[in-house]
Amino acid sequence: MAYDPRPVEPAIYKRWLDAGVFQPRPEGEPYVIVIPPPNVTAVLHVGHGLNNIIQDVLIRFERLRGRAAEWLPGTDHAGIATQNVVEKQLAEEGKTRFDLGREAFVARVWEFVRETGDTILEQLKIIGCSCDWSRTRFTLDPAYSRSVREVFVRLWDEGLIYRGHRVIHWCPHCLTALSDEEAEHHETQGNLYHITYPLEDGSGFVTVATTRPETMFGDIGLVFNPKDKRYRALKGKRVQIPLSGVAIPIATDDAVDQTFGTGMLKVTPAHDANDFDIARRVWPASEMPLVIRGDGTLGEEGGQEATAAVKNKGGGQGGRDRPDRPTAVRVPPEFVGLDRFEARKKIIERLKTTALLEKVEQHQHSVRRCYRCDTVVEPRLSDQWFVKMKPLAEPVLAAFHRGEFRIIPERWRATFENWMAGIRDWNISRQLWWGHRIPVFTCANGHQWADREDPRSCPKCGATVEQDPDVLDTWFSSWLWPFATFGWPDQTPDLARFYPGHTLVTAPEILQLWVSRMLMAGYHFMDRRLPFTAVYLTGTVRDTQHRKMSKSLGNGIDPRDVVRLYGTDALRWTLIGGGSLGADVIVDPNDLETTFAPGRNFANKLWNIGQFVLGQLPKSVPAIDAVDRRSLTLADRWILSRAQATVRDATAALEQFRLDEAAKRCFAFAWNELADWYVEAVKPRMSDQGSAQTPQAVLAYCFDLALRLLHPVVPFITEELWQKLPGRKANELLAVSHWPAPKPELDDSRADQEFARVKTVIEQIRSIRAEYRVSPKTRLNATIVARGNDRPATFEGERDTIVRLAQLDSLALDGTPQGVGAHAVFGDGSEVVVALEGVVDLTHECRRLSDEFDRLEKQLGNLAARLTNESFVSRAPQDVVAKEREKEKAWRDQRDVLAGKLKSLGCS
RNA sequence: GGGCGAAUAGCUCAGCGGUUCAGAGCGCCUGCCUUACACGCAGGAUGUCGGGGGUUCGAAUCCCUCUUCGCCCACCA
Repeated sequence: MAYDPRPVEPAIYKRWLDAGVFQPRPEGEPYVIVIPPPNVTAVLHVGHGLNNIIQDVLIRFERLRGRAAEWLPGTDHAGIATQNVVEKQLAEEGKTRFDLGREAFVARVWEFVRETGDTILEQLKIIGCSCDWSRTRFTLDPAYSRSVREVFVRLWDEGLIYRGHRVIHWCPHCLTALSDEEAEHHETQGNLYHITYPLEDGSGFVTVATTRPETMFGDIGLVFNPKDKRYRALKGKRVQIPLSGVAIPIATDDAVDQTFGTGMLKVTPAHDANDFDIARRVWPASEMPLVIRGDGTLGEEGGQEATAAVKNKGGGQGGRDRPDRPTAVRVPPEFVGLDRFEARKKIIERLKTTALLEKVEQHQHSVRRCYRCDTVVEPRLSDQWFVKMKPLAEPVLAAFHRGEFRIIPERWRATFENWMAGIRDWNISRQLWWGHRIPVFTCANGHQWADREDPRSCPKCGATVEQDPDVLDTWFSSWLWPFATFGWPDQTPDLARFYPGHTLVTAPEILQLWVSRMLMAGYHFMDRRLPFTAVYLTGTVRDTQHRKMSKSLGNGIDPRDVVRLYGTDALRWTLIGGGSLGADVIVDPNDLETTFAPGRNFANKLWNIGQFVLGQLPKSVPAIDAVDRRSLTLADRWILSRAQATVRDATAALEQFRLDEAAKRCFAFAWNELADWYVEAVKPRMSDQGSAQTPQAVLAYCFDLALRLLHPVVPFITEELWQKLPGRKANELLAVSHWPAPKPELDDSRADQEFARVKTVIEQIRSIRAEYRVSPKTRLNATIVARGNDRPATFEGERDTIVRLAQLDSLALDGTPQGVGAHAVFGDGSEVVVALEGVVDLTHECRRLSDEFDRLEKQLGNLAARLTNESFVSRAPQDVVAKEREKEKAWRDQRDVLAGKLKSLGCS
């Protein structure tokens, strides 16, 4: 009967919840992971699943090892992203957020967020996550908001927050500023337009190359490199901006690259960060006209030409409190109100008709887009709140170099270091409604301060106060996650116990956005204690075209669908086994069967091993330590030895975050070693009352061990089976049991070798049977001729195993094979001969043996060449040489035996 | 423009400082419903380890280079 996970998994999860095993034990050394809080924008897909399952494997592993495991769950309010989703919903109803007003809109978002938030947490449960649900947090919880505000005020008091007037990334769709990290680079095929500016004195023309002609009305001058001889005569002259006729000066600046375009650069300080810097150097007194409004249309902000839509949307927030209004109208009326890309087209058309467009070249360049809505970001001069980052970053970088935390895989080190070393100030204000309101207050008399409480009046002059309308960047709350979740700034018992934490598991794309900032916040606010010691950056789940799994691409897989079809354990198995350390996992959304069948198959196998084991074990089974060692057979000693190796390998792999390796090793133990060989070998002993005790104890021990080792990866089926093993106390749960320790007294390298020989004999006989197409029902007679290190006694102990698994009638040990047979040589020239009177075709047998002989001869030739090579013998490590010598001897013996065989059979 | 990663069986990937290392799972072929399992058992086939060069006694594994793909960073007007 096939295993059906559907009834099992929910029941098991409920048992864990009821028993409270996900809450950290009251005693013991803590092990803490804080979840990267999923955005409440949408339900999870399998890509998110990978991160969380990895965390669950680690937390379950440490929980089994006896640590007080705390995995803190929660969700992120995800400012822009969430506001976007709700605004989209409103748009479908034909409304905008301005129709609702701030308060009603925020209420509406809360409604949405409660729903998706719950679904997300539900999904985490379905994929088996053993989070401490009693400590679930949300970044907009009142307590959490208090932490955010505290941090803001402290940074303000320390002088690390300032109002900056500069060119920032503005999203015309989201109508907010973005940080550098939120404006993503995209390589784009664009055009380089060569535009001719007439000299004011009519003495000629100057050509300028630009990718963004629509910004030209905001030009305040042209600059060229002072070393550029071509333009020397133009310095100090003036040109007219085409189509508007506004006259602007020509000057020089070192920043201009002579080789790019025409070597003449138009300076648009309000719409280009680079131009802004140049303008401040070259024309410090000049105004910096904004010619593209907040909503992406051309025109002066707030001017009479502003469209109704812009007025409605309050698109002017970005430049709110600095009157950098140009005195003259710069944008010609025919372009006012046009979207910037429309305007670009129209400007180019008009330039063509006025013969002021010299040429258009194709030009590949990088365009920044909003990381939330993919709209091309508009660089825009504006006033925003910034955090000075250098003082925060420097000590963390130093701590990194001191080894206070590590990044896994190591290849991300450089990315982290480069970013931290070149860090720029962080724009934290967003012109949104959904988020933490910025706690900056300004009174009617211009006093300005940050406050922990909302003031009624100005503490200095008593005047009325107004709070900054903007909200904080969503990451300004997430960066406090490792300690705000535990109650900071209060010195709570939780904070004392669970900070600092240990491992952070997340996606590499938020290394800068989130991870580095958490490190900085931790160091700065938590007394120089970093929030974790290891950052494990996982791979990404992608489809077969290597595209990131995402809702918008339609290649997202809902984990709930996989669970319904194959079970949670199967899902986890595939994701954990599918990618090695930090590597991407490729899954095919169109072929879930191929993707998840291996996990399902393995769970089924485990289940059936369980059925067998449980069918064999009496109510009470002695512990392995209580078994008389003298009663152990070779097979017993072998599997016990393999078990020890498995414990060591699996533990080491998990400690190094090699989850796939741990899973594969345990798989091999359970399936290939325990099920394929030990269970098969041990069957007859189990039914014999007199001898059953020892194999029962061994079987119980090994199966229990396998379940424990596999539990972190496939927690449900292992718990279910473990519950059924003999000797379970009431309410005992595998999830909070203990991780196996290796028992060195059960290591047995001799058993490893000897049982390997037994397996070889069986495999050779099976192979011969298949080769000669002998029906499995036909019992055969075989003889082993032991030579070299092999002793008949080795096989004597497992004679019955060989007879049964090779489907023999009789097995002679160390006899002389009679009659016609098929031969196989192994070990140090030992032989197994299968009597096949009437079946063996002499020519066929000769070919088999001579093929084998040739193969050996060739290998031996290579080996001999190596061993007679003086430099190899002298330069290679001694133990390597010794091993090669041993190998050579064994092969030579095999070859000699084969040669004898060929001769005696009369093969040519 | 800078940096990083990947390229190994039909597919998805292991191979973690070098000499039975050419592997796993899925797929494929042959034979089996052998009293836990056909989501299974047994036996097989399949790769000049992306191209080229180098270091070495020896390279899928180290170095250089090229090609293809992907990712990250960057004030390329």
